[in-house]
Amino acid sequence: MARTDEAEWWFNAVYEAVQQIPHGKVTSYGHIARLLGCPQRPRQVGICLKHLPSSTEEFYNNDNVPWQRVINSKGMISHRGPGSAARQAAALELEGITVRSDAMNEFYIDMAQFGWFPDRLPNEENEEEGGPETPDVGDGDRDQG
DNA sequence: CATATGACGATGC
DNA sequence: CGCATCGCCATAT
Repeated sequence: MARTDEAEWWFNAVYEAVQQIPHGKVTSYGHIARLLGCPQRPRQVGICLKHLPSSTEEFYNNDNVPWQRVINSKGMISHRGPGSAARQAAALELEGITVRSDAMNEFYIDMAQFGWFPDRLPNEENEEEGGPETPDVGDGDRDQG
């Protein structure tokens, strides 16, 4: 309800962006939000995925939207309940993504290796934009622990 | 309508 | 580097 046009655009944009994540790759909520032009709304990205319909009748659903490829910036798999994290981790392993498990039952993913950082979405290139101001991405050392 | 919460992220200390 | 806090806003009660 109350899905205003703006919210509708946001939901679709998030689902659409997530679909752009290549197989065997992952990205963060914040990055999705940033790509959509709303770097201050990483939570809304999660909200969209949280409300991602499981019904294949919907255009965007749990089956065609690789929500599992979206994790937090810390490279950890967020979970809203016990077991859900394992489900996402298992789904990622099926794509060849190495998931490390911690003694705390937390799941970590090497963002430096599987991180997906495109300058922009191929769909947004005609929506708006003037020029990417983040020329330096990846390349070289990012976080050498 | 108001209050509390959350699949996050950046900042301050 | 870890903890606390703010920002954001859709959902739930």
